[in-house]
Amino acid sequence: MSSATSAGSARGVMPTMKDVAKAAGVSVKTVSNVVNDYEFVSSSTREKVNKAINELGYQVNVPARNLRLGYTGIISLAIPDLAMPYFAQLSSLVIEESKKLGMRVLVEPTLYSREGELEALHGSQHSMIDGLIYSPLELGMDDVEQLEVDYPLVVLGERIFSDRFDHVATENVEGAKHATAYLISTGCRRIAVIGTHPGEKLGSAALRLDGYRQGLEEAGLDFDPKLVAPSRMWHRIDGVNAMNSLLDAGVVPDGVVALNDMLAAGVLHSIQMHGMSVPDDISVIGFDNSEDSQYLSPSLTSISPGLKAVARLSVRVLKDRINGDRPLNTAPGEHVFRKVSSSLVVRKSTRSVQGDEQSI
Amino acid sequence: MSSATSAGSARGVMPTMKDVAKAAGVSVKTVSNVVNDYEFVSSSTREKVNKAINELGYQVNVPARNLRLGYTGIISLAIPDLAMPYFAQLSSLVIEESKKLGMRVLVEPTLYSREGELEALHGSQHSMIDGLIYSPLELGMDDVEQLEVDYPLVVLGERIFSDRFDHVATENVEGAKHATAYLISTGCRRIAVIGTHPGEKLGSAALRLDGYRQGLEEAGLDFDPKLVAPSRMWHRIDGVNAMNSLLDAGVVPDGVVALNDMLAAGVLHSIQMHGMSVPDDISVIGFDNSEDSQYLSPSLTSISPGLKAVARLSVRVLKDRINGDRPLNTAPGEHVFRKVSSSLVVRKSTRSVQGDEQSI
DNA sequence: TGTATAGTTTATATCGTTAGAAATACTATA
DNA sequence: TATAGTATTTCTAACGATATAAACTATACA
Repeated sequence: MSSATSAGSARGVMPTMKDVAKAAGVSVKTVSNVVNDYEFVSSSTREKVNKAINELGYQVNVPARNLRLGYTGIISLAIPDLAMPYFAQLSSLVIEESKKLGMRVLVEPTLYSREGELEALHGSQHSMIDGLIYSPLELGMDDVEQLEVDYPLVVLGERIFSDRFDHVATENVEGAKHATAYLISTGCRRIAVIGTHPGEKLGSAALRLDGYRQGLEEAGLDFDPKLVAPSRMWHRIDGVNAMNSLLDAGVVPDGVVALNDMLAAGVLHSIQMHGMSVPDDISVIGFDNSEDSQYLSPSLTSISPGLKAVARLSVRVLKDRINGDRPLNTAPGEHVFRKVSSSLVVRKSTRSVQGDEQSI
Repeated sequence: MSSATSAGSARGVMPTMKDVAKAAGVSVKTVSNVVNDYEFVSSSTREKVNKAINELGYQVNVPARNLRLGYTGIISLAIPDLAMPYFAQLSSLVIEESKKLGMRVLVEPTLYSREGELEALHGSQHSMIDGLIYSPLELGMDDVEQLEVDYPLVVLGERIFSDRFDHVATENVEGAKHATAYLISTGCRRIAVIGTHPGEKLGSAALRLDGYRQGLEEAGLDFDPKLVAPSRMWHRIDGVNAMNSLLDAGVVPDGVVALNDMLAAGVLHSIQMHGMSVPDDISVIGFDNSEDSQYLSPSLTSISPGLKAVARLSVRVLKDRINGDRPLNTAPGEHVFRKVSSSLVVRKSTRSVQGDEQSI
C-alpha cells in the first residue's frame, strides 16, 4: 500500500540488481545474466534469482542500462503538427511499426516554425535518442547542410534531397498527375488547383502542382494561371477561402484538384455555399485519402499516398542505420531513396468516367 | 566530413566532459558547473570551458545525467488511438504543455485492447519515465487496484475513480445534458442518442447517456429506448450505421445527440442519404467540438469539452507529483479530482432557439 | 588419480554525469 | 603582514547496469 505521498521524490526507492543479488545469494553479474537470458546459468540459480526478482518487485533501471549500452531504444519523429489528421495518422503508424522493432517514439511537433525544425535536428537531447525520422516543412534545399547530422536520420518527403542521408517519400508528382488525368477522363476541361505555394520549388505543394501541370499537358490542355488558387496553410478553412476567392472572382472551373483532403473538404463546402453541386457542377479530387474523406458529403475521390508503407519503410531503414546495417541492400556509402507508390480511390465527388460531357 | 558509414555503431564517438575538461585545462566538476550554470564560476574559466565545448562539439550525455539524477524528463501518455482526432488533439496539447515545463512525451496508443492498457501501466520501461497520463477505455472500476502504481499517475476521464490517484476529467454528464436541453429549447421533442454502450456503467458513453436522460427528464420528456442507437466504436462509419439503423426502422427523430463529433459526422451523412435535411428535418448536435466540426455541412453544433484545459491541468498535476509537490493546493494524502467545464458551440446543424416548432 | 574440457559464477572496471566535502585562491580588514 | 571570510576549483564517490576475464565446479577420459 503506497501510503507514500511523503514529501520529496514521488517514487519509492526501487530495488537494484545488488539487492536482488543479495536476496538470492549470488553475484550481481549472475542476476544480470538471468535478466538478459544468458545461456549458461544453471536452472537452480535461475530459479533462485527469479524468485528474488519477484519478491522484491525488481525492474531494470533503463537509464543505467542505456548509459552502459550506449543506446536508448527511443527514436524521435519530427512532424509539423500532430493535430493534422495526416500527421496523426503517420505518427500512429510509425509508433506501431517501431513497437514491432522494440523501439519507442518521441513525437516532436515543430509547429510550422523554422526554429522548431532546427531544434528537432540539433536540440540538446540527442544523446537520448537513437535516431530521427524527420518531416520538414519550413526547411528547404538551402538548409541541406543542416541535415548532415552525425546520428541516424531518415528524411520524409521530397522537400530536401541529398545523397548524404536516407529518404522515404510519397509519389507527389505522379499522384497529382493521376488525379488531374482522372478528372480529364471524366470530362473536365477547366480544372482548378487549390493550395499551391507560389515560388516554392520543392515540397509537396510544388511537386503536386507540377503533377497537375503534367496531367494537363499530356491531355493537350493549356495551363491557366487564373485557375490556380494558392494557400500557404492546408487546413480546411484555407480550402474554403481559396475556393471562395476563385468563385467570387467569377472563375468557375468544372473540376478541382485540391492539394490535400482538408483543402478539398473546404472546397466542397465553398462550392455548396455558392449553390452549386459536387460533382454535377464541379468535380473535386483530394490528396491523402485521409480517413475523413469517405465521410464528407459527397464522399471524396482522393489519391492515397500509402502512408503505411512510408511508416514501415522509414522505421526499418532507421533501425538498420542504428544497428549499423545497410538498409534495403544499399551499397556501402549509398543512401536510400524510396518512393512509395500512390493509388486513386474513386468516390462520389467526381463524375463517372464516361466520355459524355454533361452539364456545361 | 561524416564519411562515416563504417560498419558497427552508426554514431561517431562523442566527446565527454572529461575531454572538455582536458581541453580547457580544468576539472570535470568545473565543466559540469559551467554546463549547469553554477553560480560560482569565474568568468574567465567559464569562457575557457565554453570555448572547449564549442570546439569539441560537446553535448551532455542525457542517459548518464538521467542515471545520476534519477529522472528522465520524459512522461508517457497512454491513449486508445492516436489516429482519432480527439486523441491527436489531446496529445498535441499535452506535448505542447509538457514542453513548456521542460518535459517530453512518449505517446503510447493502447489500441482498444486491455493488454495494451495494462502494459502502459506495468510495462518494463517504467524507470525510463517520470510519470504517466493515462486515458483508459477498456479498463474499468474492477481494475482499480491495477492503477495503484508507485510512480506519478494522472488518470483522465471518469471511467475509473479512486481517491488513490489524481483525476482530470471533462464534464460528460453536464455536457450531454446541456446538449439535450439545447435541442429541446430549439423545439425538438423526439431526440435520439447515438453511440451508447449498453451495459456500461462508467466511461464517457454511459456518462453522456446519463446527461441525455437528465436533460429529457428536466424538460419533462419521456425516455424512449427506441431512440437509443448503440455503437461500440465512435468512428464516423459507426455514426452512419447507427443512424441508418434508426431511419431504416422507421424511427425518425427531430433531433439527435451524437456522443462525439465523428459519430455526428456520420449521422449527418446518413440523414442526407435518406433525403432529409439538417437542421430543417432533424437537428444534430455533437460532442468534442473537434476542429472538423466547423467544416462539416452543415457545420456542427457541438459541446466543447475544454481539451486544452485538460492537457494543461493534467501535465501540471503530474509535474507537481514528480517534483514531490502537492498539486492544486491539495492537502497531504489528498488527490486531485478536477472537472474541466464544457461549453456549447452553436453552429448550423441545429435550428435557432425560438420556440416556434416549424417542420413536422 | 590427474588433467583436460566444458559449464557456471564472480570480482572488478566501466559508461558519463552530478554532488559533497576538501582544498585552494582571492579579498578585505585589522 | 596576518587573518578571517568568501569565492572558486578539485577530488572522489556515487548512480545501476553490462562485460571482460579470471576463478571456480563439475564431468569425462586416460
